[in-house]
Amino acid sequence: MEVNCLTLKDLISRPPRLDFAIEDGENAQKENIFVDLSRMAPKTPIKNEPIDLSKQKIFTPERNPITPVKLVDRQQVEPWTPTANLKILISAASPDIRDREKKKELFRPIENKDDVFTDSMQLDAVDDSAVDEFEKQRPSRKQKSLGLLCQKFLARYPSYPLSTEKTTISLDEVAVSLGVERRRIYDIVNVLESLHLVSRVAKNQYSWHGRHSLPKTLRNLQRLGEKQKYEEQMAHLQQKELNPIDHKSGERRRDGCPDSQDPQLLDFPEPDCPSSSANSRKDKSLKIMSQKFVMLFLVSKTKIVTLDVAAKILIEESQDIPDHSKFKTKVRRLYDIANVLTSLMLIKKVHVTEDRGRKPAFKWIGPVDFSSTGVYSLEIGSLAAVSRQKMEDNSETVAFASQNMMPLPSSLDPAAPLPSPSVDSEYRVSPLCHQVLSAAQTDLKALPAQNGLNGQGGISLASMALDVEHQPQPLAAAQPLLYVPPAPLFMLCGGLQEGLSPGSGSGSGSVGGGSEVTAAEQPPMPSGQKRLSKERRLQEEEEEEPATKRQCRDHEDGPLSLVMPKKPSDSADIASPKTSENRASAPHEDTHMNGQLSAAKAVSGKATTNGFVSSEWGNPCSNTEIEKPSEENESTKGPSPLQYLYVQPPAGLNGLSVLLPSSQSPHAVGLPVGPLPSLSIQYMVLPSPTLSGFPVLCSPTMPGPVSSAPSPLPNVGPVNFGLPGLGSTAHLLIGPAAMVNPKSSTLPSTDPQLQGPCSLHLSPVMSRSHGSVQPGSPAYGSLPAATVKLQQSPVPVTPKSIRCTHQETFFKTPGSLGDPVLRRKERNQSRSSSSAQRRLEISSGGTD
DNA sequence: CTCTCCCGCCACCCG
DNA sequence: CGGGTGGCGGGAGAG
Repeated sequence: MEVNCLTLKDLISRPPRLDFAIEDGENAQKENIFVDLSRMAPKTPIKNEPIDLSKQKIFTPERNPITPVKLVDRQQVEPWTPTANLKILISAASPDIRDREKKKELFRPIENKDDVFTDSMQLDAVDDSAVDEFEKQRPSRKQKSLGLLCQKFLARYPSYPLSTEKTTISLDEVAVSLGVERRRIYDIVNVLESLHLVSRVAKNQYSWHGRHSLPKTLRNLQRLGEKQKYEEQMAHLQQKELNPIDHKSGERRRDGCPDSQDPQLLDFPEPDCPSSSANSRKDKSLKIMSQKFVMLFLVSKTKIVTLDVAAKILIEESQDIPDHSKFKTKVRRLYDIANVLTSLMLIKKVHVTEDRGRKPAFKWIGPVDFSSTGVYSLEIGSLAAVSRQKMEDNSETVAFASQNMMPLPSSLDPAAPLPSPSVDSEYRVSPLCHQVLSAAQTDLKALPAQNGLNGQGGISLASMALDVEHQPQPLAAAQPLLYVPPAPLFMLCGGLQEGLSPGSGSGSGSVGGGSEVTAAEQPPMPSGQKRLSKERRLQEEEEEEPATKRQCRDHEDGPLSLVMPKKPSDSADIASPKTSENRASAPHEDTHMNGQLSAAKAVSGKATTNGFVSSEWGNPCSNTEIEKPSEENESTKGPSPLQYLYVQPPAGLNGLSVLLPSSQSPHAVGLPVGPLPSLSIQYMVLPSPTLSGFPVLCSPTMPGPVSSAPSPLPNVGPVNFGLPGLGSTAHLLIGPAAMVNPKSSTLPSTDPQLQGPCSLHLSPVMSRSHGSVQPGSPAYGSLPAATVKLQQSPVPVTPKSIRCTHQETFFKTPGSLGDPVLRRKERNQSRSSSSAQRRLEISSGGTD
């Protein structure tokens, strides 16, 4: 006892530690670090103990007077290997992760910090209460969240391990290194196993397969989901909700499938997983639930699944008698699963707004198309969005979320004018919308997408971008989906249109998009938007905060952005794929922050000057890449005429908007539009904010098909893109004027793509991060310029080469982005090489 | 208050 | 039987 007392005193007296605790910020790192060391040393490795410091605390002091820390908390301290620690740190370092943790804090340059930071927090608990408080606060629940934990877990392994090398995962080891109980790891592993990302090898051992087979797995799940008629079930349930009247019908699940099926799921042939066999036990739940949950998304037209519907379906399947009591439990489990899926960037949180209120839901942002092919198509049409305008009441908004998350808004800058905050965030769907959507969807279905996912192109993009799937997922291209434009779009629209609808918005905005738009224009966003943003947690949990991060991510991803070659017509398909690849690649490259940063900076300089948005990206890109110098940014040059279509941003890109050159567009170019929405288009990705400045036009473009007519939206711009129209969907065009392209214009003809991309650049992140740019940078606001130009010439460029694998990871580092695209192309190669890419850092860690 | 979801008890099973 | 797994739900953090 005494000892303890003494200890405490000592502690108190000792400045150092206290300080730590106290300080957070920057120092924190050091401190943290410091702390850790100390802890570690003294302590023995704890095993897992994660958190209970309490006990230890006491002791600790005794032992170490000096360092009271307890480590315990640290997550685990895990002494075992220094490496482990590094890994952890690395993980933490990953942008994503960080973001979460800090979210708001800007980036911290150092990644480690975060971890440290966290740790420290925990640690402190140790000592003093004061400290404790301190710590406690921060770490908080979020730090312990399954999503974050999952990200850390994922950061340890490459998304796409080289050839099949298999990495074995020791649950104990992971638990230790992540500082959590093994129980938590089970939760993660079970979900991953359901998607075949890992398989159980032996007792405590799992083998890591990575995402290589994910498309296949998803395809299988989709198929199963179709068999089971989940779609119908969902529809019924939704209807019920809407119209209680019908209820009953809904319930019955599909006929065909027996419950048993579930098990099957697991079985899919999975390449990798051998182990499957093992499922011993029951494969109950979590795995199966996870698969079913994923299936719901895959079969859903909207790609949005509300938890209550999912829970109901699961309950029905598993039990004959729907037991209400189970509902709550199911929902809990779904959250667990959703956290993991979110970490995988397969889904993101959104809210569906119904008449009655919001409902928690998740939107699929993963690859839409699993087809091997890979072409991605953008679905521009999809944009259809709904009119968001007033969603208010009914809100039409629909909002499906865009798939991707966009990053946020503001990410770039906080200041950013537009906050785009809302952007990503959530989307709400109104019931009405649903209906509408449904209808639309239906139509859409017709579209070719194999997989069905119709998802929004954006999504696909996103996915691509992100990484995830390396595989090219082809988006469903043609399919137009409806989707709501991401906020950014709206923004654009808004800006352009401004007048248009924005107003509406509100909330509605359908959420996302709408709001954004609005936001852009109007500062005020609807609360909803805010929420939205918040909500999304996933990406990193926090969506917002991390905006920066996100951006980063985006960027990275962003790179992907886009540029697609457009091909004039339809080639889209073909082309598209490429494009997509390109994008993907881009991201990869960048990955690295450093580079990016520098680039960014450079860029920023340039860009910034203008303030355009472009700066962010654009510059970077330019710099980096390709670009040619010539250009100028802003002014784009020639291209002025260019028009761009706005596409919702891919998931990875937060905050970035994707523009397709309209040039291609029929009008402009006269391209033929292809009949579908094809996509092959080049596109640029811009920070959303940037867009806002531009005028928006709607055109049918791409989708060609329609020639001119397009859709709907025109004017409305932001607001609605009619669903209906969707198919063809209108596209928004951005007025050339506005746009600028920085370099792009310059770009040599080479690839348009490149150019495009270049222009796009996304680098923003970096810049921002640096501060150079900063958020808010004027640029955006400024004008229009930003845009890139992509020029598009008609040429389609194909990126052929591009392939990218992008893998990426989500976790990418922040920076990257910008250039990515361009570079990417060129550099892709390199990138590829570095598979690690994504996580660079991580890789290190991860690799292991 | 509601939404999330962490935490860990304790049952199930395998070896 | 012991220990790995993992269902399950209380209860609390966050908003």
